[in-house]
Amino acid sequence: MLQRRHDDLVRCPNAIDIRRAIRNREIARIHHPQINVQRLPKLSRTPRPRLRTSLTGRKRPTLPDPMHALFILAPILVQTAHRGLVPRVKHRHTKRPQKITHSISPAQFFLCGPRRYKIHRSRQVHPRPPEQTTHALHYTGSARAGEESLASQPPIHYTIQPMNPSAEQTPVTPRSVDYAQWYLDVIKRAELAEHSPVRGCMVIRPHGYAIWEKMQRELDDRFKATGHVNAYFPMFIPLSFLAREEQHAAGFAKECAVVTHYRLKSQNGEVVVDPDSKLEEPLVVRPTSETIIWAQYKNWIQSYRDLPLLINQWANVVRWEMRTRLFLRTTEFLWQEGHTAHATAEEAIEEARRMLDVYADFAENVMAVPVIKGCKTPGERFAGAVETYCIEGMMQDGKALQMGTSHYLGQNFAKSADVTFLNRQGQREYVYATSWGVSTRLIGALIMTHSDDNGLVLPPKLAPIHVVIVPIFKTDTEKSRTLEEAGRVAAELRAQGLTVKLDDRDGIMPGAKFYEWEAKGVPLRIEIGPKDLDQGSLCLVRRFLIEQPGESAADQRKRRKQFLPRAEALASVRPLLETMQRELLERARALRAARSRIINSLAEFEEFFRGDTPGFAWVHWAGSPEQEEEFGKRFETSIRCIPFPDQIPPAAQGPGTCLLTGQPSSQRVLMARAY
RNA sequence: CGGGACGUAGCGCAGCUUGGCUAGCGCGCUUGGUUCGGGACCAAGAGGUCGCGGGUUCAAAUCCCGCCGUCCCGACCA
Repeated sequence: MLQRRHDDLVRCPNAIDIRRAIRNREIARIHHPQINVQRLPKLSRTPRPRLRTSLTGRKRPTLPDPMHALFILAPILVQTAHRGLVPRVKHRHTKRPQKITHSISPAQFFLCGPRRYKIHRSRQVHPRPPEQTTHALHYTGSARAGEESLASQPPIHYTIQPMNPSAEQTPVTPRSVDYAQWYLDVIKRAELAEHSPVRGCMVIRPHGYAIWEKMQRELDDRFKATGHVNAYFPMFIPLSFLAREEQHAAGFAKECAVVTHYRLKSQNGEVVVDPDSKLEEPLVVRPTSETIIWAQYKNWIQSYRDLPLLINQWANVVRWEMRTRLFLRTTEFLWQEGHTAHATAEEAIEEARRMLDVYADFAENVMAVPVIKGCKTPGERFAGAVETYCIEGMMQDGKALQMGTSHYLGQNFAKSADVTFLNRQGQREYVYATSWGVSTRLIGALIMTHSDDNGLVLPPKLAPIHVVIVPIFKTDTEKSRTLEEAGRVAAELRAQGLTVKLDDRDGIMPGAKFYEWEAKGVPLRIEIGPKDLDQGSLCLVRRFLIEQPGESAADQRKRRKQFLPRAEALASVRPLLETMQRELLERARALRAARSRIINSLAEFEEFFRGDTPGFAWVHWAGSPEQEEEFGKRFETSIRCIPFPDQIPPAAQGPGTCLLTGQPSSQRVLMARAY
């Protein structure tokens, strides 16, 4: 038996799967309660003679390193385990396989169950300082006591890494460990986007873009339904245009990309900017399009009969941000910007409010993200706006995210672009304006509101794929039968207007497919295997459930899965999707409620935001803008909005006194940390 | 722009302190076989200007200098 083991090991000279290598000795079953501990000493003795001969015999130089490692470590493993030092160890979830930041004993890595590790001999002779061992654990062979043959040997260090990290290749860091990293991991695993070679810019991958397309469709339909039409304006804005509206220009001055030349040339084999091609007037890459659009509106508007002018454009814009995060804040992003012109202030304000309602409706009914509508404080107002309205959502970590804004611009842009009209009374008057926009940031909101430690969770209304079908089979005949049935099921679901993906890829285990589609947020999975063919059933698995307290991950997995008679299963897909859409909103509402507090004192405020579960604070505020800024810096919070009265929870209604100054305040505002 | 870290195969990383074997490992990829109801295994392969430039040396991924780039933490902002 030992010989066989030896041969096994030699055949894979570069890495050893310890569990496999010693599986037959039952060491791997140590963590099972029924293991007979009495057998362990015997087992632990077995490798020793081998070790000695290996080290002293002439075969030693050719002995594969990992094998060497195994035979040195095996006794330690067994002994440690035998002494009961580490009876049962669960693998702690780490970000990357190599980055095991906590100390792990040989017995730990050996016993950690489904994951395997390789031992890799390091050329390194000296131990590293502890802080440098974060990516790998080095273990000294000489640590083994009482082995004379090793005493004269120089210490040998081993790098211990998880083996077969296919399971961990792109793991999702749990939210509880590092929320920011979790967010990035979800994006990566779901293949939504990635960093591009250009700093601060992202590549939106097909799956991420498909979500954006769904959002576009929903929003565009709503814009059309409220009388808007689409148009397109150029990406380049002459510098002088931007400068026309003073506040606006000042607001964006620090984050503009500027085009100054229009030609390149070859110079000494290098491509360089041709200095002779300098533009007379630099062009600003639009950070937003008010100025260039209003320059055009001047030609389009003469009379009240031309109003209202209701135009939207889908475009990209560039804002040169210092720090960026995928989807939430990137240098270039995709968005939609509506720009409307009206004859009266009332009408324009009504338009701005109407579009905010459209956004809120979209957020809640399509994205399943509850939002609070309100006004921005003057300090947070859009540069050049008279009033900025916004919708604010709460992410799972309790931080607020501005998900859309709508501005009443008054006559500011009409004045700067000199856009006037003759009203019914024949008087010349400046036009009243609005603008409003939402961006790919919404995808960030979607991720941070619903997703979990398994990856993306999508509301069915925005899922590019509603149902994924995974066929399961052993033999060729089973394969053709299941695929045939899967094709039929797919066709029937498509006939219901659903988007269905049949994952018939070869050579990938069904389990791997399950994980992949879960990470991508597909709401429903149908498994079709031989059992189903025989019984006329289908296995329906939903992406998420409302968590029940005390429920384990395994229990939840079980509860997500149901075998149903074929017809019943097919009929239940649509209702199930609708249920899930509803439950996502409910769950998000419940989280927001749990993380919202009515706060009346400074001490309470401080305690709320110092604690583990900060969120939305409903407070009375009557401070000055300077106090607002200082207060915000002190607690890293900001006034997210001055909510519309109907947005304030009943218990928080009514006047009170400012928690900082004690001045009277007519209503509460929403304070939170924000993205 | 200030502080910190990093740059080695498509991805994740070892190797560098103390220069020298043919630059390795895992994943992924290719081919063949066995598998398949929660991340399969075996075998054989393909894949690298070690960020760029210069210097020291018989010899540089490793030491020195310069540059470029990326990420993180601040100031700024949606």
